Amino acid sequence: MRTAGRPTLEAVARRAGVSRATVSRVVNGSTTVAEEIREAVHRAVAELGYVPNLAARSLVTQRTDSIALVMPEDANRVFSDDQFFPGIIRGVSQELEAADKQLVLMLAGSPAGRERVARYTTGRHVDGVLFASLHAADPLPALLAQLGIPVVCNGRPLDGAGLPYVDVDHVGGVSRAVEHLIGTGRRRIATIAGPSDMVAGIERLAGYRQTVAAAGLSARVAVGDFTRESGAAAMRDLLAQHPDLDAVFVASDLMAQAALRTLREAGRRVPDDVAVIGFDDTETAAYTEPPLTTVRQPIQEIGRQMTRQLLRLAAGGSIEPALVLPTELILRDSA
Amino acid sequence: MRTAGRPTLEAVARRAGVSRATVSRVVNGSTTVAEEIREAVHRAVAELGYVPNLAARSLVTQRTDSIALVMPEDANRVFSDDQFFPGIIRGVSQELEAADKQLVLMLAGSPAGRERVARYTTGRHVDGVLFASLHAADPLPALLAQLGIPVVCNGRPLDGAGLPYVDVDHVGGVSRAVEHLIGTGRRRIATIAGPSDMVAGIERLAGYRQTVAAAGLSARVAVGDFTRESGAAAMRDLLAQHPDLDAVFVASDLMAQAALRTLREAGRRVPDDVAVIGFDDTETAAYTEPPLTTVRQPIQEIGRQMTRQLLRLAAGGSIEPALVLPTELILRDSA
DNA sequence: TTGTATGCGTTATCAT
DNA sequence: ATGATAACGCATACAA
Repeated sequence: MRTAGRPTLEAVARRAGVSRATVSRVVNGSTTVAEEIREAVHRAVAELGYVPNLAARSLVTQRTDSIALVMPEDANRVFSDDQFFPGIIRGVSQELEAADKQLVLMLAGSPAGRERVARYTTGRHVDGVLFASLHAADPLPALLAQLGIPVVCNGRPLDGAGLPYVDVDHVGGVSRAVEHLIGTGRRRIATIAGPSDMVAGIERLAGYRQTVAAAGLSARVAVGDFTRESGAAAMRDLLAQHPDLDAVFVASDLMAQAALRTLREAGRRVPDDVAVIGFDDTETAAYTEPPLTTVRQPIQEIGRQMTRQLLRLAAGGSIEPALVLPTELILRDSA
Repeated sequence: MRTAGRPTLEAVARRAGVSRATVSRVVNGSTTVAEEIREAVHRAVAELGYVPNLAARSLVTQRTDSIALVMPEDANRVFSDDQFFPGIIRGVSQELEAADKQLVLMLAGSPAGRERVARYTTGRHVDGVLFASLHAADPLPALLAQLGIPVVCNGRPLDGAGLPYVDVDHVGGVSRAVEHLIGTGRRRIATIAGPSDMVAGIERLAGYRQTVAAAGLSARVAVGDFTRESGAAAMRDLLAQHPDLDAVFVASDLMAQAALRTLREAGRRVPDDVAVIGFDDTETAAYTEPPLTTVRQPIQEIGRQMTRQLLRLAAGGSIEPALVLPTELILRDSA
């Protein structure tokens, strides 16, 4: 049996000729250690290549210094090629890195996956949980909050639970988009909405409805699920139901890209015959044919803000229950 | 000071009227426990809502039941909207879920980030490490391997270290693409290569070079970094340097999408004047104008296989040093 | 300022 | 088959 494992606090202490407690102090940056001794310890640490055992530390501190980011695996949106998923992760990572915490990624698509996430998070194996892109009314966030585990969601939780969340101004962005269409003379404005069990889908549709209503126009709605395929199908439906439409607001760039192609195949010119506006401003938007006018949302910033809020919560602080980030209309050639 | 923390093994033991050891056995599925007692324990566990403390377990078992996936944060490729990054993650997650292990995601873009990754992984806070999309000769993988920490890379490590890796058949895929161009009468075939410090960039360029050489054609090379922007710039260079080109193999779909646009802006028709073939077969490929002929690589499968290999390694097993997955030419309209 | 002693919640070894 | 008991590596209250 090799005792040749990695060096422990004990080993460093022996080497530096001090006690474990002192080494622990130095390692954790306590200021009440004599300069001389501190240096000796640092030297010993370097020589031995000592790295603290996180499990041991966690056992006594009751903290894990890691947080979980939960995403619904089956959301096509999450794994299609818009930047939503990577953007969120990147934002979260940046903030976490600054706080020297680890990111545990959990995909909760299948029932089994959801079960796993529930076990893991309720078991307090992380200091807090971030939920991205919730579907329907997921009971887990509220449950965790009840257990006293810090939770922050992306998008207002649909079950009305008073959980803290970070989201963008969907309605404002969509309004500006639709108003732009109206302002450029469009009157028969349709929409391809997102799924009705996701906040983003609901809010963007609401923004569309209230803006066309305010202008005295009638609504023409087809529903997709944020994927290109669904966008193409919805566009075909729309053309069949309302062949006279002269504009369409599409709730995601991916669906808009597909709609563009469907319109082209149907012989409609964009924007001459039909104006198209998307939502997201993913990189693709600038490369569609024609380049897509769209509503930009600061995805990465969502991740960052969610993380900041969570860390504040985990540190025992209090936060604002909701944080709404601005959206912006990006004008290109499609409308 | 509240002792109201979560229930421990001890609490369950008291409730079930047995010893801690027995509860531990039941929880870990030992078969040497009387049926009656086992049930009593299970009941107690359920009633108390007991969940094992992973830190404590990890402290004694010397395992963490989690593995790290390291990605170079600054690689534009990783965070642009091709599915590479999400695809790898998804594949890794699936396999990890099956093995009931956690995924710790680490972005190692900045020097500070790389430092963090090194500390964390060498500190054995994970049971193994997956490296995705390595840049240049990163010393970390080899270092970890030397420390006896299981490591699997995506793509053959450039420093020639004999580390196990999983990759796709770049050369084979590119050869088929270029041969297709030749077979359809193209003779002035250029390429937009990927970065020369990444395996994918190097291999795909090699595949191009050897195939055109074998056909007695001359090479025309421009270099990009897998991003759209770089693709557009490279395409402009190519048109300036070799205005007579009649085909271009582009090392990523993103760059190809930009090249398509650049060609269109330059008044070249695709595929009539210039044939274009990409690499990746991301979702976008089917929606470009015209739809992109491209080389498909099984991204998600890379993630799965890497994970399988790593778990095998972590379990003390041995694995093949290299696993090369097949690529496939997908014919659409651009070539 | 430094050292001693204790406990965090598990698993595993050894008796029984 | 079950129960004591000893680690695992660390942070911290308390003593010095």
